Amino acid sequence: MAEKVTSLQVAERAGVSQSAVSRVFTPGASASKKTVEKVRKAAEELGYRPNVLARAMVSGKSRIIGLVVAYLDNYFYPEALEILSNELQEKGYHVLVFMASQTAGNIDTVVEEILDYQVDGIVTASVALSSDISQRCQAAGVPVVHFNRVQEGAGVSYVTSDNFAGGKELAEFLIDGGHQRIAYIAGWEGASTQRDREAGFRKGLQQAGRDLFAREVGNFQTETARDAARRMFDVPVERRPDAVFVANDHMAFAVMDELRFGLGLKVPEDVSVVGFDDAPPASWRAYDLTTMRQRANLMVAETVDALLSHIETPASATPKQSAIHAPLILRGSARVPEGWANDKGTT
Amino acid sequence: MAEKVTSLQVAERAGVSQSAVSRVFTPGASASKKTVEKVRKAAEELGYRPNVLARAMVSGKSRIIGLVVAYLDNYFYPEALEILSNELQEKGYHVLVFMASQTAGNIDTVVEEILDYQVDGIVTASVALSSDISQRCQAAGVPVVHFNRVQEGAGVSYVTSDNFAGGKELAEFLIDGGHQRIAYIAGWEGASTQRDREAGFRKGLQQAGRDLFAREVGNFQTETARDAARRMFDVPVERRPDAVFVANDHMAFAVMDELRFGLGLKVPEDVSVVGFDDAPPASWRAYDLTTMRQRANLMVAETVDALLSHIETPASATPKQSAIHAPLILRGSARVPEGWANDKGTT
DNA sequence: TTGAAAGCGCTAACAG
DNA sequence: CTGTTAGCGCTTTCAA
Repeated sequence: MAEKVTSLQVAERAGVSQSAVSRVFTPGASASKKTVEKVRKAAEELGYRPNVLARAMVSGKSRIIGLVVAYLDNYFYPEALEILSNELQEKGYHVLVFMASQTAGNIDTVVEEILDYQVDGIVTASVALSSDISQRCQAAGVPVVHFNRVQEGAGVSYVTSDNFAGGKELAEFLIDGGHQRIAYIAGWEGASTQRDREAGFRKGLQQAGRDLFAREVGNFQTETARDAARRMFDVPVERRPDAVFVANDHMAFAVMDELRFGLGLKVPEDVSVVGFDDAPPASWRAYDLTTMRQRANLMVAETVDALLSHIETPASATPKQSAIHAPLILRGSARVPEGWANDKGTT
Repeated sequence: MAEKVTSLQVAERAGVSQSAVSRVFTPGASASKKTVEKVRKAAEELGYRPNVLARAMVSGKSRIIGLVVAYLDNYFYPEALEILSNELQEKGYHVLVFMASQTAGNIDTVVEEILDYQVDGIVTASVALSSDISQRCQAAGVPVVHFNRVQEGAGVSYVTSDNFAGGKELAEFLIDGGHQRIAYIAGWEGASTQRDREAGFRKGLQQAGRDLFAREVGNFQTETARDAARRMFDVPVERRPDAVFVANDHMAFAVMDELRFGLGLKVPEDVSVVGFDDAPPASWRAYDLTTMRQRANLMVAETVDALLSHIETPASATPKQSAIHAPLILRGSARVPEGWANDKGTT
């Protein structure tokens, strides 16, 4: 069997030095046409391919991006992961996955492990880093960008939707729809997405002289959200909200199920439900959820941008903090007021 | 800023040789209590952690597992990925993701790229390898295990559900339920899962002296499945199936939506629908899909097992080919015949 | 443009 | 048990 073919073997076969071979396979290097030809031929015959790890050792660039993610059952994340991986692959990078589920302190451990791989950059999704560990990355010269989370601190890069504006628009939409008892089911209170969406939502209500009619916490989890819905809606009709903003789609699905099948309510006739993310199932007709679209492709593009500019031009790179506009996607889970239409032609 | 701390620096500070430091951080190595202590202390103070890449170079073990996956929108895969990553992480390995979506020949390219990283093993999901590339892995001494796909060829490892038995049980279940016009919506015909599920299903029908009433191809894709459903069900009532097995849950969701919202049919009153995978949304009440559960945790455990035994004992390791029993999960999308009950207490 | 030589940070014999 | 000595496969000066 073939086993590893080294550049030295290729060199011998091509009748050139080992460094010549290296040059041929190094993007910005110089070699005569003749050499290139000989080397390529020999390499082909031997089935030679450069060892990325060896290259990483000497060049200091591993072309590996570490991804820290806590869960994949919010289907916004698999979607983003797929796009991210594809995009990076195109630029010659690859994604090393680190699940940060389990324990709490666990996540610091995980980042240490990432660093051990000499990754060129880190993107975090659905998790927050301790400032301690953030500094460790900084010290190691490894850029970090937070995906879908605002992270405090100087020099931190992150990419999110404009959650505040999104929450606000949702409030206006619901008010315009003639809803009188508008409620909110919150996500995990430690998350910036939760915080900003709620703040925006409250702001929108307040501007119309309204207040939240009810509020429960769903923690971004299916079961907890279901319980929240029950507490909120299993009450006498006069205390029952006629509209609810659920902080993300993942919870909204569970809430809709509970409303319809647990409590026998009709959506949107009895209650309007709106979510946030536009996770793929939101467009499934069983849910047909009106929601704010987080544009995964745009968000990922910005993330990759920020990452690569830090990696490839560490000097001039400045921390990037973007909040991408999230368009409202009108579907059937909420009454649509006169004069509202989709921002763009969409499902 | 700290920058890289090397074992040499630790050695100097601890007053020992560099190799002593290495030993302290190498699992199966020997060092006196005193040395260990001194080294650990120095390392701690300096914030030293071994460079995995350098270790990989000399040891030949990168502790990286390459994962090739084509898509993540069948939600069985994110679930599996999460489990896989967690399980490997526990054993000191990590997952490097390679999306093999785009082009067709693309997948060979992708595997080449994987090999460049000197991965210790490869798991493929939702893709097939050309025998060419399979051999290249073999030659490179990199074990491959196919997840959720049977792959022909000697010495190939794979882990699947018992798709044939599952298909067969579904046929029996539907027949027992008194269904008269039983149809099938196929997945991508190149997939072993598709092939085996259909074969089993047909076998079950045949044993009862029955035949498929209708068949369409959904290709494992949402839109295609929806079209298939329309072709199959948008017909005069006497030509309309009263039960359909959709080759996987991902398609089944689209089919159910089309039946209910596109054609105004009732599930299961007008049509019973069953799927395969028990992807998480199958238990969402909007679908409440009767399906065969692919036990992701078991499948992953077997995969990891096979992989690690090949990596850690290349000599004694024999190709593992397992077909794990898939239990029938009874829910509300299909009439339940007398005498049928869930294999296990489940949702 | 090319080859020789010096490492990247680490593990693994090999003596002691 | 410990230090010394070779490299792993590659990129990168440095002279030629």
